[in-house]
Amino acid sequence: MAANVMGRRKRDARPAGVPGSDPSPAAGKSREKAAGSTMSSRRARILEVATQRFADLGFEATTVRQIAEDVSILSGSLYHHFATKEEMLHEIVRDAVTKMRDNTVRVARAPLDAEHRLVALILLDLGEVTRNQRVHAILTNERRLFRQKDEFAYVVKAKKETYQAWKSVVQEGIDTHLFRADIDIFLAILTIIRMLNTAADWYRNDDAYVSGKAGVYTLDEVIDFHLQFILSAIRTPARMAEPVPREACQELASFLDG
Amino acid sequence: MAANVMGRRKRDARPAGVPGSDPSPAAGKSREKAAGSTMSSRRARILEVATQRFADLGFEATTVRQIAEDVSILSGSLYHHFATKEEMLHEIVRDAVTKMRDNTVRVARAPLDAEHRLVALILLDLGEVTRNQRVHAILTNERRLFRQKDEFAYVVKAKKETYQAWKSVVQEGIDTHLFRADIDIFLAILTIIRMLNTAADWYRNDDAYVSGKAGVYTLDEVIDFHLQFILSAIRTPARMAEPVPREACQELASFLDG
DNA sequence: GTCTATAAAGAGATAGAC
DNA sequence: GTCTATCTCTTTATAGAC
Repeated sequence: MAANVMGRRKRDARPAGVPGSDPSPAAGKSREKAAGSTMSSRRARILEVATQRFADLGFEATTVRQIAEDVSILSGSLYHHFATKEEMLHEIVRDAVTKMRDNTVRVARAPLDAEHRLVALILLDLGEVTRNQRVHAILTNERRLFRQKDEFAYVVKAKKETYQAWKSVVQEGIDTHLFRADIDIFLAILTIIRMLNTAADWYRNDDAYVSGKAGVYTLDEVIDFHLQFILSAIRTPARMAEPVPREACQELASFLDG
Repeated sequence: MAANVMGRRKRDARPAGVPGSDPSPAAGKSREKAAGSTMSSRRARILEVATQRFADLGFEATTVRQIAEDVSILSGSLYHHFATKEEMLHEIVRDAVTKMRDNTVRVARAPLDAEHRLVALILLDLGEVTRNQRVHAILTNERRLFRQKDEFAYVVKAKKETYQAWKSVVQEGIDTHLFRADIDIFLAILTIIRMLNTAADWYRNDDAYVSGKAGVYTLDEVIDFHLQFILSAIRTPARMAEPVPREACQELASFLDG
């Protein structure tokens, strides 16, 4: 029912640009993710429940009153911690999307052949979307909002840069004859990234569709599946039987959390 | 028609109507899909713009006023045609999801080997999500809503039955040694279906991420890409070089619109 | 079948007491 | 830092004139 809920009084509303500063509270220290530790724990707790609500119900469908109830305060009190509901969303997604971009670019530039870097990218991506599942579900599900609101342009930009890094790796793999030359690189990139980015959310929510069993997989299993699936699809036929160089890439992908 | 673009359908001057029929508007007679048969063209027009809005902005973010404006009436007048906003959503998705289920089950039971049926399913799915792009974007993007509201249980049910049909085909492919036995069938099904169902929406919206070029593909190209991608991933190594039996399956997949 | 007008509820956000 | 109380606006939906 809450629809165009935002944009009430545009008078203040904090255009927020790319909000990079901690406004309200005694600025304990830098901010962190939803589960942050060095943030005023009240603020952190609010972002935690907001993340859960946004992931489960969607940003629009979540009301500030729900969030407030979850942390046992009244809705008005939330505004001591955040200027707007949208600011909460910024706090939730900003670090995740930029960190992902930074790590992706770093891995994409590593001095290894393209297949090793691609494997490292897959490890990196799946590790992150699994570890930070709800935030990436939000990034996926609210992508139209990010595209429409100028204040979230940095999200679109970071995603685009991430995609470009992937593309450079796949392109080099084709150029060096590791990957098949007859695949459409544009479709391949889009398909692979979409596959990975939506993985965590869909596995969590859609298992009931396919089978009664709760889709419980270890991260290792999910990684192995995707590595094989993707490499099978893009490797040149001659290289199809080669082992998946997972261990060699594990380290490269794991200096996250930078 | 057929074999045309996935990308760039921006804002049609024309409503981009429902495919298939070129209605010769006899006086007060039926037209379009959805809802039985005798739909007033007014009603059809409303559903058309509602579909576009729901696909572009999301169901929650779309207001009845926007829909009313698009058809140049006032919001109150909409309620002469529909009892609630939700009823519009029902009208939009019901036929699409059940028709997809019916066609999928029918193809899955065809008297062919598993690979031919899988190819036919891919043709069927991509054809439908391309032809009926916005509706399937809604089915994907609003899936949490469908899961949460009991009135939409039939959507979840139809999707589940669709997925089960896919699963039976993949399972039989494994049993008959056409597909590799070492893939996780649950992950494979989820990944393949997700890949196809989200294809149209993502290609339409995300092309700007990856490249400047407008991602204009013919349906044929998109189909070929996915056929090769998926078959490469699940075929047994021994069968990897075999041609993709596309033509043989084309007919099976095309008695849609049942 | 559409309009005018508005009800009823709910949304995000604010002000000031404590 | 939270509560009380409320403002303002928007939303879905309704009633009745034409």
